Amino acid sequence: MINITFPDGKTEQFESPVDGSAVASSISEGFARNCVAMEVNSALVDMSAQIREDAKIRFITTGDSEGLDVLRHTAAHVMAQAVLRLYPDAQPTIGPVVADGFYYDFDMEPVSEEDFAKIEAEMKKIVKEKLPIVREEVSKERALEFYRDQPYKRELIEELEDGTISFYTQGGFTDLCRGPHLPHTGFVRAFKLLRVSGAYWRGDSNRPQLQRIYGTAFFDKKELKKYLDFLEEARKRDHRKLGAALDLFSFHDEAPGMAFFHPRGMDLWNALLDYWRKEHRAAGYVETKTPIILHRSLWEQSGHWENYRENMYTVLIDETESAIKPMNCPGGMLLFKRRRHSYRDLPIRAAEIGLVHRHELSGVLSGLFRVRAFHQDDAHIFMTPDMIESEILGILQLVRRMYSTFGLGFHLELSTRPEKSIGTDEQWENATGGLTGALEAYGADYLINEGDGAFYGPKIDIHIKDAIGRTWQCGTIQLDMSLPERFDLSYVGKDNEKHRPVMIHRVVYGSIERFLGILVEHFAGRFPLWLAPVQAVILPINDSLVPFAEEINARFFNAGLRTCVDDRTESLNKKVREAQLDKVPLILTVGEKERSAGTLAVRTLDGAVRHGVAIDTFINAVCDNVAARSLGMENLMSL
RNA sequence: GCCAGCGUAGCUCAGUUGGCAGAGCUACUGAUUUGUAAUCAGUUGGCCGGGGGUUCGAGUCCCUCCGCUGGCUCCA
Repeated sequence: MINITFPDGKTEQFESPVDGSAVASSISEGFARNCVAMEVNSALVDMSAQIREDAKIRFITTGDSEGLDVLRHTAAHVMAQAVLRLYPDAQPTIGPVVADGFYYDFDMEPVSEEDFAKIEAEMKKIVKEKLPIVREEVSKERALEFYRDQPYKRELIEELEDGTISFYTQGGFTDLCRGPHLPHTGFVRAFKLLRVSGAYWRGDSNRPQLQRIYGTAFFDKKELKKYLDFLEEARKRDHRKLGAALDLFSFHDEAPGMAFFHPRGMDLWNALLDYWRKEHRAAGYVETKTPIILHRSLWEQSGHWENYRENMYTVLIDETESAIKPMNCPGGMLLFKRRRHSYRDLPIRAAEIGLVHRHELSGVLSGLFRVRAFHQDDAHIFMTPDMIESEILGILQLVRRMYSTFGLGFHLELSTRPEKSIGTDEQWENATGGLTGALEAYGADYLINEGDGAFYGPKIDIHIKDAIGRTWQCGTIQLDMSLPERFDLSYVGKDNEKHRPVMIHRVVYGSIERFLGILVEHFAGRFPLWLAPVQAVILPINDSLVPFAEEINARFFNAGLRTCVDDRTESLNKKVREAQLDKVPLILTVGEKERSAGTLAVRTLDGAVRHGVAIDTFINAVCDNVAARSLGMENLMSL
């Protein structure tokens, strides 16, 4: 007899050996049907695994996140089986679970999305067949023999220890796999193939390119639909589509990966930077600006020529080689060095909206998210070592204040010393200690990415979460122990001796282009008033009311607001429709009633109209809303 | 850069087995003077992404270049 302990602490006795299904059935048959795997002494295994001695067991059901991973892994196998039925010459390689689904890589003829219907139909058959999924432990020798004609699988097996190798078989399909898997294929009811792509074997561009087929799966068709709806919502918010529709920016073949900003896009840009400058001045920053073309010698001194050359654009001027800056720091170094500094000057917080160019691979360019030219809201902070903690804390507080203005949540990740790095143990301890000290003082939870820091110092990355739950890394705080050395930076201490300052690079928006794109998607183009390129459009009901509309427009203009009059001789319906499509937050109609009463009819994007709003009161309220950089328009709704 | 898909009017798209380039919106002109999501009529608008080839004939087939889209980190 063996004792099995459940998560609630209860213990049951069973005849040894017993498998998971039998144990689950002893609780209830209904429960057992929802069990997809189990955790035995903290190892995830199949329901069919035999238990031979006392153990702690936790069942994984269709409701657990581990269960979803198991399902998706099995879905990958079902897809592989379907692909092999349809393309007998395809060689399966690997098929892992990823964040929102799964993929499987095959060495096979190219497939396209048009083939999905066929593959999905075959998958449905396999699901309907409810094939039992059977695990088998095999020797390395047998595994290699089984895959004698499949070099990819053989390569994987070669790297495994004998005695730890397992196969999973469902119907006629057997795959090398660690597992665990669902008891049978019938669980894979709600799935969808999403896209195909080329992917290099083991991510190495020198090795063969495989066909990667992505899909996703859920236990429940409703969950699948929810996910597909989310993809659709993201598609609707696509900043490239909205950017064109709202006339914010465009791209042209003559400058791939470099955005052209339109007047409305610049209104948005300037609103973002006005706010940025206000916060940075308040936080004790000074603003600087450095050239974008600098001599090769500077890049050699900074180390970029050696380490970042392939991403840099170069240019020959008067027979001197120069590079267009991919980063602002070397220029910032020159500014720091232009005179001697006392410890009394520190910290120096030198910000720069720096235009940088980076030669990204043509295939990775994507709207404003991945470009070849962009502006960083950079800053270099020079300080004494004992200021690290308070300076980092200051940045974290600045970041929190600024992101919350946009209604963006965020989380922090600390990256520590990588294997290849410069600097002494003591320097790293001091630097990393400063960062963790600041994080503790800041008081929020953070993740640690061990060994993920830059070679020149540890960093904190700030990941924001947008309105539909996607995360983006924007802000970063990087401590740099390399550049102060390379540029021999110093300040004079209390002791009248030269000392090496500590330097950090940091950004809040990151790339202003990219941040703007994220905001377009976050707000779905419906910007809060303070950001909206056109804050209000005034619609005269007929031509005779145009002068009155112009008069009101002038009052908005004098109050510092961005408004315009739609004086075309079009129907009111059409003007309203177009203003709605332009996502202008306030649509103000004026007719005879408004002229005689000195009021406005205020329509908001939800379609609601409030009549008889007094003009002066309204303008004041709009100004208040903009000055407060409110996310909503509550103060206007109560007028 | 590599793989796959795509590129037709300013925008959204149609265009059959290769046989005279189309629609709606936009813009422009005229009429209409409009009370909260498209008033009506007319007129413009095209090197079918660029170049080369096959063919009596190419938007359509082939080659090549450019650009765009999805991927190329997640490890049996």
